[in-house]
Amino acid sequence: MSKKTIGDQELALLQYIEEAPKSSVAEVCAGYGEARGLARSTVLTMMERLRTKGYLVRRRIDGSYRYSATNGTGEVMTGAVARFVEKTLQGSVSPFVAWMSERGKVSDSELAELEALVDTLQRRKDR
Amino acid sequence: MSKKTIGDQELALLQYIEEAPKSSVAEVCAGYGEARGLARSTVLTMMERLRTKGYLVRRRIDGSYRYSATNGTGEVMTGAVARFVEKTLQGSVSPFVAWMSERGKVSDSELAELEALVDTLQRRKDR
DNA sequence: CATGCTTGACTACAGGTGTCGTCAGGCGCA
DNA sequence: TGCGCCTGACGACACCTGTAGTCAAGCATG
Repeated sequence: MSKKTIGDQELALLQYIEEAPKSSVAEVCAGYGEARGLARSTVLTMMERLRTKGYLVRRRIDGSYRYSATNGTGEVMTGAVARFVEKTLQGSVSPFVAWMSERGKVSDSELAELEALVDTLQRRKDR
Repeated sequence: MSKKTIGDQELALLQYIEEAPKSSVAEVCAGYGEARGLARSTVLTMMERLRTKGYLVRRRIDGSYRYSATNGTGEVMTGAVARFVEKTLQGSVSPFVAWMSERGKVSDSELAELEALVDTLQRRKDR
């Protein structure tokens, strides 16, 4: 399946759309592009690229298109994380941990996720 | 201070040099470049770029240069992580967690780091 | 001294990404 | 019906990165 690469901004946009499916270009522009000072064409171009890369699908509804992320989005995310850690961090998780710890804010849910993670890993190791 | 960007490969190389300071180009080529099939010129170019970006320093010793990472390297790492999470992951740590949990191997030390992290965060939150 | 390997500096180049400007087609409203 | 505005499709560009070839200076050796 599509083994194309994906850039940071593209990934961010993809994530945005995943969280707000069935968005029109105008909505994405307003909600995503405007917040970072991007021109409409920029957003449009990126969405189009994501679409040709197979990460987005669109359907014509009521005259204009509505975009949604394909279900493979989750894998794309973790894939990106994997690449980042393996390639950039040489497979070491330490920098990540360092950052987390150094960064002040952590939401409860994030903390919970982390706890669950540690739990899972511990269990897996014991076995 | 140098706010220049840095690519993945460059970051990886920087990390490599940080772990093996005072390396000559020849050594880095042998130890890093050769392992990934990079030409000598490639490694050299990257090291030079890293140097102009201020991430590496070199000293002429015994005729040839010896390179070392500047002390800011750690910050560069966590900085990269920060950018990645904030910009690419929209600040959500979930994909990271998902990846770690899904990835089989976790070394004991990594697990320990994570435990410590959770611990720290919990404590910080309680306060 | 002539030759040859080692080391560095320069130059080059292609592909990916981020960013836009512009153009053409539709649709609704005076 | 004519005029504007909204929507998409293209084409364009600059910059960064990854990757490499080549050239000149230095030093050691026959």
